[in-house]
This record gives sequence, C-alpha cells and structure tokens, in this order.
Amino acid sequence: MDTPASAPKSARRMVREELTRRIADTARAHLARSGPSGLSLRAVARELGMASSAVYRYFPSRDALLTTLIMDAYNSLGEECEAAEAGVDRSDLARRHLTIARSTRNWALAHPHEYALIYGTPVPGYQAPPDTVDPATRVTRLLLGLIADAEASGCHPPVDPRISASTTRDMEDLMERVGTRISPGYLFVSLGLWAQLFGLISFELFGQFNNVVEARDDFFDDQARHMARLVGITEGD
Amino acid sequence: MDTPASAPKSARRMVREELTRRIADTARAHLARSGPSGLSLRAVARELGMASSAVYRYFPSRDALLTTLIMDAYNSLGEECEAAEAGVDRSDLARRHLTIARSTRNWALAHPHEYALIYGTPVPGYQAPPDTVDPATRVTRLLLGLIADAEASGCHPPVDPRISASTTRDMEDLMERVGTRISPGYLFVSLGLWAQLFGLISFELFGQFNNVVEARDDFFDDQARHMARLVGITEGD
DNA sequence: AAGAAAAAGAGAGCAGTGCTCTTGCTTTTC
DNA sequence: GAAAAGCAAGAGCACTGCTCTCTTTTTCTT
Repeated sequence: MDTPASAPKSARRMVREELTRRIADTARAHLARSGPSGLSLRAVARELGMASSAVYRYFPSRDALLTTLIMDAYNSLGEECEAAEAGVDRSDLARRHLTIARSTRNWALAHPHEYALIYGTPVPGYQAPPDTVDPATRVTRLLLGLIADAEASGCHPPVDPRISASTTRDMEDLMERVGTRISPGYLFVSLGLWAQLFGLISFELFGQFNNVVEARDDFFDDQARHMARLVGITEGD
Repeated sequence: MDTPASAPKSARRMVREELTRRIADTARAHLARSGPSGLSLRAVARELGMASSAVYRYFPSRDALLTTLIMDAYNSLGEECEAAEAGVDRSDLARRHLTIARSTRNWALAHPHEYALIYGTPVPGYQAPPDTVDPATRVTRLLLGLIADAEASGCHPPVDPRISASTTRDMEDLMERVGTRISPGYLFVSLGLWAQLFGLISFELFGQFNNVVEARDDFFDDQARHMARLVGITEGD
C-alpha cells in the first residue's frame, strides 16, 4: 500500500495527531498563564473533557509534554526571526542584525513563559533529547550567517579579541550547516554578542532591570546597535 | 533588663532562631539536590524530625522559605565577590574586573541552583519583597564602583555608544550609594557588559554552551578580558 | 464478513505535595 | 499561681504525576 511517511494518515492516526496537537495547545495556554511548574496534566485533561489517564496515551509523561512545548517554542522563535530577517536587504548588515535582535526580544516579550522554558532555568529532571538540538540552533544559525556575511564583506571587530582558548571546536558543524567559515577571533566576539543579546532579554524578562532601566524599547535598540558596532557592523553600510 | 536589639535572645527566641536557621540550611541542601521546584517543605520537616505543620511556625509559606534562600544567595554571592575584589590593588582596574567576573562565575558553578534561583526564571507566584533589593545589588554596586573608578582615571569605551534613550533614571540612587557618578554613555556600555557577564554564565550553566564551547575556563577568562577592553579597561594598566 | 489484535478511554488507587485547623503541651509573662 | 503566648503534632482538604485494571472502539487479518 502506498503509505509514504508524509501522508499515511490511517484515519485513526489523523484523529490521534489532532488530539495530540490539542493537548499541546491547551498545555501551552496553561503554560502562558501559570508557568512551567504550574502546568498540570490533570488540568489540561479536565479542560479537554477527558480522563487524566487518557492523556498518557499521547504523552508518556509530563516531561514529554514539556519537550514538545520546548521544541515548539524553539521553532516558533526561529520561524519569527527567520521570517523577519528574510525580508531585509541582505547587504544591509546593520538592519539584519537589528531585525534579528528585535524579533528575538519581541517574541520573548510576547511569549515570556515559553522564553523562560528555553532560555531560563532548565526544568529539574528534564534532559533534552537530541531532537531538540536542531530547532534550538535556528536563531543561532541566523546570527552565524549574518556574522559570516559580515566578515566576508570586510567587517572586523574594532577591538581585537586576543583569544588564547580554542573556543570553537564543536562549532565546526554548525558553521558547516550555515555554509561558511568564520575566523576564530570573529567567532569569539560573536559569542560574546550572542550572550549579551540573551543576557539583555533575560534581565528584562526576569526582572533584573526593574527600577534600573525604564525606556526598555529605546534602551534595547541602542544596545543592539552598539552590539553590532562591536562586531564591526556599522549603520549606513 | 539590658536587651539591645542585637542580643535580647529570651532563650526561647534563641532556639527559635537556631531552628529557623536549621530549616533554611536543610532547605538549601535540598535545593542543591533537586532544584527549586523539588523543594518540599514536607521533606525538609521529615529530615528535621518534625511534623510538616510545625515548619509553618517558622516560615508562613513555601515562598517565604524561598525568599530567605534568595536573600541568602544574593548575600553569599555578594560577599564572595566583595571579599575577592577587596584583595586586589584598587588601581589595577583590569585585575579588579577579572576578579569580579571570575568570582561571580565560580560562585555560580559552585551553587548552580542558587544561581538559578536569583538569575534564572523567577519562581511563578513569587513576588520579591523590598528587602531583597539591597542584597540583590551587591555585585552590581561592585561593578558600578569599578566603572566609576575607571572613568575617573580616564578610561572611556573604545566604541562610542551613541545612545538616544534615557537609560539611567532609576539608577541615580544606586550610583549615589556607591558614591560616584558615571556619565550616561559610560554607564550604558557598562549595562551591556553587565548583561554579557551574566549572559555568559547563564548560557554555560543552563546548557546553551553544550557542544558549542568546550574550554570553558579559558573561554570565560578571554571573554572577561575582552569585555573589560570594551569599557576601556586594558591590561597592564 | 468474522474473529483476533491493537489502540483508546475511564476509573480507582498510590504516594506525594502545600496548607489549614484543631487539639494538646510547654514556656513565658503578668 | 493564673493567664497568655508560643510551639508541636495529627488529621484532613484539595491537588499533583503516574500506574493499573477494565471496558469499549477501531483496525488488521484470515
């Protein structure tokens, strides 16, 4: 029988996938209200009108449900960033960077609990399965692509990094996927930029900027622009 | 009776304080093993050989216990950083910065769950009482003092920030406590450095650097040194 | 088409949680 | 010495994740 992996859908498989999706959606809604620790499998089942034990036919454990939400979150963030960056003139490096930074922050502000799920404290017993590593690197790959283009077009950090450590060993394959190579020094600076971007967002989201920074939008834009200049990307390029 | 606020200790008060301390210590030990969500009041009571309800005489709720642990964590980190930085020649700005950065990271690596408690995802229903704001700013104040000294001794960021936002309104009193003023541009760059420092530590601790960065110690030192140069602090000062 | 097999739902139950309330007991205070 | 306050313990409530059994429904095979 012709059952290609993409569309077998034996009628029962379809309703199963549908219900699986509905459970995940309901769980995501609960997550947005009560946070990860407040996510109750029973409450999800209750809202869907099914017995709590029935949910276990679809997700073997609460952690499995969380894994799905984590993957979805990574993909949601990745898609939004990719879509936004795709609409920018690829030679306008400054704009591309600002777009990625803004998209990430906007997504985080719109989905704080999902952001916390992927960039906050890891859930206690949870161990990320290998499937998550690919979606997790989507925005990272976007940044890497930008950095590679920047270096290719002659950008270089205004402050020499002077690195002594081999920082990029396991990053080779990531660069290979992006299709470019980046010099160690430039990559080193980019990792700092990466950490700073998510440090800023986490600080804002997790309350560290409360009573410290007030004009958050403008502040972030300024910081983003400054960060770009730290990797040699200047405006009006 | 001579009962100054520091040592009244009506014999019952003493045993109460002692038991309060023991509960917090046991809770901290449990926290280090199972994380914040795994912290069970009942388990703590069990280990201490008392009824779970008895614990509520000392901490009105689980959140109250967490508040204590959070304050302790801030103070523990603050003390360690302050002690380390105090032993450095105050004119050696680069060394002071590296010391603060290293101390923060080392403390975080030694107390990952406590770090997560204060710089990770905020606990869901938890609202930080005003008492926590002072311990929370100890390491921030340390950095501010360094930055102020740096600017006073003629340091300036090698890359002009070009800020347009008013970022520092509510920070005035913090600077006042440190006893110095910092120019907006310099402070702006310092906030970026602050975010980058904790971004790096969070990434390392929360697993974002898994399979990306391997020689963590050297990498962090390099990043720290680079960060210092981004605020105009150069080695061999 | 009929029977076997697989999948799905529902309910009871276990061990655990935070938290409250009531009941006794001890210590402090008047 | 009596009253007041502080403390410990236990029972109990409503909730959790998860497992087990039992029944129903759908699918696959002969």
